[in-house]
Amino acid sequence: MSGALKDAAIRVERPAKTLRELALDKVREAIVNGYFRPGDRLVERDLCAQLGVSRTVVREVLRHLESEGLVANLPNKGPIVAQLDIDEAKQIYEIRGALEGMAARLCAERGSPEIVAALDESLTAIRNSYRDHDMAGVLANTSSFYQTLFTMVDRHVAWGVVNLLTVRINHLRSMTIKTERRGIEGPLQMSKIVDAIRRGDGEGAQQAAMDHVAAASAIAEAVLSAQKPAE
Amino acid sequence: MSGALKDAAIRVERPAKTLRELALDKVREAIVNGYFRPGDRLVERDLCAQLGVSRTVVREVLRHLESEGLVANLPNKGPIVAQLDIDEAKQIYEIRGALEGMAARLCAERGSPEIVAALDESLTAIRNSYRDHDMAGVLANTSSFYQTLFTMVDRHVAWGVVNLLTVRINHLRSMTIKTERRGIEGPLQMSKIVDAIRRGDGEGAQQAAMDHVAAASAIAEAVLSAQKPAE
DNA sequence: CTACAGTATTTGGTAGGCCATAATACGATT
DNA sequence: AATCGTATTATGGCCTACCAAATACTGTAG
Repeated sequence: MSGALKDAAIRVERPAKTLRELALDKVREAIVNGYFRPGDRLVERDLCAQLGVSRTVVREVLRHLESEGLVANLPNKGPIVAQLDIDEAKQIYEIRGALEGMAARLCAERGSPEIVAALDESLTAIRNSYRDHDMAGVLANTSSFYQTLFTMVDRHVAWGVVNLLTVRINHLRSMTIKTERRGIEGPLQMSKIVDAIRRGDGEGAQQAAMDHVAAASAIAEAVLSAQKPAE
Repeated sequence: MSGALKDAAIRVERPAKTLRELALDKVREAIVNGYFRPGDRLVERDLCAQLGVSRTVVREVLRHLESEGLVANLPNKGPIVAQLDIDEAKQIYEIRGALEGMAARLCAERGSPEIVAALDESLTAIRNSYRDHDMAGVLANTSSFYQTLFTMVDRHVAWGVVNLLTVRINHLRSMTIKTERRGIEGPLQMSKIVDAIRRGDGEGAQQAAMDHVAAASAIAEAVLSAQKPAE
């Protein structure tokens, strides 16, 4: 191995995941996909049994999820799955709009063909997933669309923030994309972003990105307010 | 008590701070104000001794700070105080610009005199703190300026994000405000934000807010790049 | 002077226990 | 019967002690 060779290239992608991280992912997953419902109590000792780990680990996981905003801690009562109220969801969409708009503008101003190519690729993947009614695929590919938007201009911190906020509205996302017409309009709006980037129109790209999340926000609001009185 | 009466009004405000939260604040404080320096190892058992608490608590605190981005965890080596590289700092300033710009625009569009009054109050407090060379006061009042900017238009989530990011650059903040001329220019830029809000100019308010953090970012970059080679 | 073996340090994780508090059930008193 | 006080239970917060595995350190033999 000649010294200058980056060994990262061949590094064996060992799991190396600590037990804590495994447990964290499991619980977050369980919350996001609805196995634990908002308001459910998360009893430490029960989780220990269900996860097969010790209380130490469970507690650390709960703290972590608490700081992610996925669980809330009632004093003297313990942790529950955080409930997402409609106003908070709107705020999250608004923040995403601001940050994704910023990223889109930066991509447009950069004017690199690779960015456009990568975005186009994600976009067709999204269209294909819609065509196959593969909703998990839609979510994953949409996520990677935005990931390229941020990481192609080296905005990892902003991407982290968006990701952090997104988990909190994840079940909303899975409802909005199932909405009628979203399968056509969603990709259409995203292609407007790509078009603006392609022609180097920063302002237009920002606006298109903000429009897209605004639309998602509107759908989410409709879904949530239709759901709330039902319970 | 007639039913509609909000009982929150008379609720006895007991501290109820758990030991964990106290420890969390202490350690965060220690990192932010430089008692622990970037790159320092945070040995669990040492912290136990220094804080006078058990490993359980220390570990939860470390996990929490990890998710705040204040400590980094090297696998099998343990936690260290996160080092802030210059690029990350710039990204954080950029995000703040986007969010504070958004909040400023919303304030301007709201057009409520109370907002202007509250901001003016913070602004004179900042000026007074500068006059008295009370740098801690400058920081606190600047923070409350932005807090009103966000909370007056009910953007608590965005305020939370800004706060989260801000702790990571806190020692930078304390250096930038000490910079020559910052005592005049800082408040001047902030008064431009308030002026734009006063006359209902959303676009101008957004731009002024972004200009302000851009200036802070430039100073921070200068400070950081002057500091890095010195070490 | 180097290579290697052994030792100390430290994290990751487990087990179990103690105490304080909140809620619930239950029994006694008026 | 309604109310009050008490015992029980469930649970979180916190602690100690322990073990295994990885890493860093150290001293010795060749």
